[in-house]
Amino acid sequence: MADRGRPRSFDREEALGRGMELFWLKGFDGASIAELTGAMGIASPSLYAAFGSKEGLFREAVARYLAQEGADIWQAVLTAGSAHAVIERFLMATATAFTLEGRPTGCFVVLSAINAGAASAEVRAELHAWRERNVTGLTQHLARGVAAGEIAADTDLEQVARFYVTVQQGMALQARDGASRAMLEAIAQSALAAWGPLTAGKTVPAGQ
Amino acid sequence: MADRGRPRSFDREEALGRGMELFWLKGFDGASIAELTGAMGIASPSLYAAFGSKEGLFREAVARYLAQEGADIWQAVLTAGSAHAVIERFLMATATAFTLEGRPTGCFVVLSAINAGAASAEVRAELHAWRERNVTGLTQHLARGVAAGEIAADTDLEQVARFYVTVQQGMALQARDGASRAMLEAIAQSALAAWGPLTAGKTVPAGQ
DNA sequence: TTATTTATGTGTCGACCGATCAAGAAAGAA
DNA sequence: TTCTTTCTTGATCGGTCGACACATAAATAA
Repeated sequence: MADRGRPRSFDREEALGRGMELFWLKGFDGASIAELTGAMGIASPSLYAAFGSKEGLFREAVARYLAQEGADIWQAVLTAGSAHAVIERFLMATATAFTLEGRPTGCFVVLSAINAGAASAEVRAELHAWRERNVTGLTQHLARGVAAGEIAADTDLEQVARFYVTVQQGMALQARDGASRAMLEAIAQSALAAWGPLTAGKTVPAGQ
Repeated sequence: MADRGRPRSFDREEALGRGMELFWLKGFDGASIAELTGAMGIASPSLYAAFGSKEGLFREAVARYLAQEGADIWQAVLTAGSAHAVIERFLMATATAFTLEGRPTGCFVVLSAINAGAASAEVRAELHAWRERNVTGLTQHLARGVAAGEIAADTDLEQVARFYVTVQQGMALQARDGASRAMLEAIAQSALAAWGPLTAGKTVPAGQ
């Protein structure tokens, strides 16, 4: 990495942050180069010199999002003292992260490249993998709850994890539709009401 | 409506169906006029003569979707014999509708115009209203469950309804991510596990 | 037939898309 | 200073976007 030549006149990290927020708000296709350069305060050749392409910028935006908002959620999960608390913190931290002031609502990973054809197949596969990682991540935490006798041994952990990730994804859409943090927390509490039946064992969770 | 002049050479309803499926699959922005006319088997002037504009076609596609797939779900709900069955049929019919063979997965109303800037503000507001109507619709059905003594009187019905609609919207994303009907049904069953605690009254649903 | 009306196929409009080129500016290396 | 390297600015590339003009074809009305 040469340190010769004219130095960059803008803060790369800050520009990336602005770009991430625009992708977050409008999605990959919805954010045009003209809008991105406007939000980032640079001209397009500078964007291409620094990030290679629109897709390159988007990839870095994904990484940035995961390192920031994503880390907040999993950090909250890590300090949970029980399997139930893992799910509770996962959903509560989600409610907070999806309604931060001054940031787009909902989840970048869920909302920014939904429709086929948006972004490249590679990028969409990458985002898909990150969504699935939420399921595997929660499943691993739940496994410790089984070892601790907190969850019945015959519980389908991945199924439970997938249910709560599905609720989280629904919360992303609710947030994008204007739901407040309090509304998301109420949804989270409703989902947590299923915890007992879901983890109590053989007597199949039946509701009524 | 004049019946003079050269008659239309294509089936308007069938063309609308093809257009609806493309919007469903790729979203409003993602489906270009070129792709639409290709899928519909007509040239662009015919599209504009028959539907006015891309947005006009999209509006009719929304109506068509609601009248078809949407009606299937609410038809299933109408024949439910209890409030619990209302939610169960709502989610089970959703699992079926979101994974029909030969059709796009997930929900047109949820997936086709997510990001800001896609479609016009009017169309997005209209879709938003349809999503909210799911909440009010379920709430009304739940009210009968209270009258029947099936649901505790102090239950926040709209909250319960919103929770299950959130699950449904999460299922739309799971379906778009490749979830099978069986997987969606399992998610639905997990959500139904919350029914007892959610409707049992004062003793707040707490999970653990 | 002739006139009128409507739909179709071909071609194309201005606007915007993502991406670059070329020329000048600002740094270190010699 | 001069050379080399890198970034910035302004202009612009070919392609695609949604939408439409125009001429022609196919129907009814007179």
